[in-house]
Amino acid sequence: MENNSEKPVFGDEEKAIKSSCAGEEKRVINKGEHERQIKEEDDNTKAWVKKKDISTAIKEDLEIESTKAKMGEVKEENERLKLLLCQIAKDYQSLQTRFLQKVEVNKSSTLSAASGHEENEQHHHLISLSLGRSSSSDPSKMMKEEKKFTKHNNGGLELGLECKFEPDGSTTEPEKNNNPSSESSLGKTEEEEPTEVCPPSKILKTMTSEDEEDVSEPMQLKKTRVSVRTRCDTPTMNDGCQWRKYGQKIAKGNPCPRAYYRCTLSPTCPVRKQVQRCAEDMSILITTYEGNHNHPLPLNATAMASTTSAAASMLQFQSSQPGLGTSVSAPTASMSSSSANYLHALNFNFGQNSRPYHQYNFPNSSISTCNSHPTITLDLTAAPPNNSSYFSRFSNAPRASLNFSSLPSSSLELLSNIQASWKNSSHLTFGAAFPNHGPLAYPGWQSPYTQLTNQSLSETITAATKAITSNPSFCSALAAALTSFVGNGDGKGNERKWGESSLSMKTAHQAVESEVGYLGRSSYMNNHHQQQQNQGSLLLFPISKTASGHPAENSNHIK
DNA sequence: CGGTTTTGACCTGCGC
DNA sequence: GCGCAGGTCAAAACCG
Repeated sequence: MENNSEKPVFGDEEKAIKSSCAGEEKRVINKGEHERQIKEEDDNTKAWVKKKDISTAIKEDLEIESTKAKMGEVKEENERLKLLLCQIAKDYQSLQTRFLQKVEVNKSSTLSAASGHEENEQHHHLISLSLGRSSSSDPSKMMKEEKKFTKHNNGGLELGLECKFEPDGSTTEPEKNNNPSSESSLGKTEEEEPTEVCPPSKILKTMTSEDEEDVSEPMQLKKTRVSVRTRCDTPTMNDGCQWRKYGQKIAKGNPCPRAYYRCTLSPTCPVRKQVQRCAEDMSILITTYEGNHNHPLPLNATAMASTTSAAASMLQFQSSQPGLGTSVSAPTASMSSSSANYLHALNFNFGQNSRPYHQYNFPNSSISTCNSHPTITLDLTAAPPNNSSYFSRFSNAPRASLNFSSLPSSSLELLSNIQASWKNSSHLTFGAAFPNHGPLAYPGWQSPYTQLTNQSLSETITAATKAITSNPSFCSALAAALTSFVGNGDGKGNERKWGESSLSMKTAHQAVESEVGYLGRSSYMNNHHQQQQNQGSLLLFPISKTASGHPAENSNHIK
């Protein structure tokens, strides 16, 4: 089989070559034919190339044609858009003209109301037009509005919210809002807080100040209330604020008198609270807050303020929803995710990485908007539903739903991870205390953080600590919340409870401080001071990383 | 003495 | 319009 050359596997050309090898004479005879064949092949190749050129040219022509067609379509669309834009510009100019005329006409008498409405109307149009090419007769104004829009469109929903909560169309605050953090929420946008001491309290503006309680403001926003149910033996719950009692009434259906308090931290503070014992269970104290503080708050007052503000925001959202506005009474944990997201954006503006809000906010709460006093009730007395609530592990009453709603999503996720780690760590227990009421959700009281031998847990906590401590507002909120809750007692006796509280706080503090050292000692010591002033009994041990400051030792000491 | 609490009077909104 | 209930006022009392 080596003589493959004899096999007829070759083409004509090869055959010719083979035959040319047959002999001289044959070779001479076939030479001309061979040349002819080569020439033919050459011609064939040329023809093929020519054919190819033609087909390519045809293809290109087709492409050009289709491109031309597309361009034609685009041109047509462009023309349509131009026409649309012209129409919009015309509309805008006519509206502006009408507005200016109206303003001039109403200048003397009904200036404020009319201009408010018209300005508001104009704002809407300006914002709409800012989406397109500037066709305004006042380009600078357009640019200004466009800036407003872009600034506040980061959160997605803020534009709409802005419209919602500016019924009088008065000064839109967005340009004050240069803080890109979570404080750049709607509440912050609208609130005119003099300082930055209490970011959480800026979450919502409902009745921020007397001035802002304009008659044009919807009644619902004025009357928004947040009711907090807690187990408390003291006449009032220590929420960190200073209150002055200005009245007391026997309310119908409850033998216990209702006390009326107003905030005395600022003479103009519009915040009121009502305190009443539950008729069914005298150990339950119902504290109802109304309004938002218009002044800086003590650190230990921020927790309740932020909680009530966020709850009020939720309530306002519920009330603003078609179909939910008249009567809603349901556990907020079952809020629709859209509601949750809305609220989320409304309050905290976390960005797109957010988790569903309802997973960790306001367990055991209910909403009632059936009267002129829409009220959201945060029940801190009963166990939360056995769901993904953040502190669902804390099985012992009282139940305090610390509101971490001002956390960035990263922190929330990390906290969630911590909780998961806790669940997997059998030797961890929780023991911060409400005085007289046993353990409250807080890590590490019986097991100091030094026992966190589990590597992943340690890493998680490290990461969480960093995330937490990188957020000053969370630090203060957490510290305040803990201080507030822990300091909630009668200030007499029950030394052990106080010690537990202090210990727990210290442990937590150490856990944080040891990692980053941000949650400064001063915060707690300030709280300590304030708590002592308020109650005269809260004991906070000096924070120390030495052995003498070891939580376990303190634990023994107290016991 | 200044701030807070008490308490009866007064105001206001709502339903009938 | 009337009565009721919730809410506020303000003078007196109280307290540190």
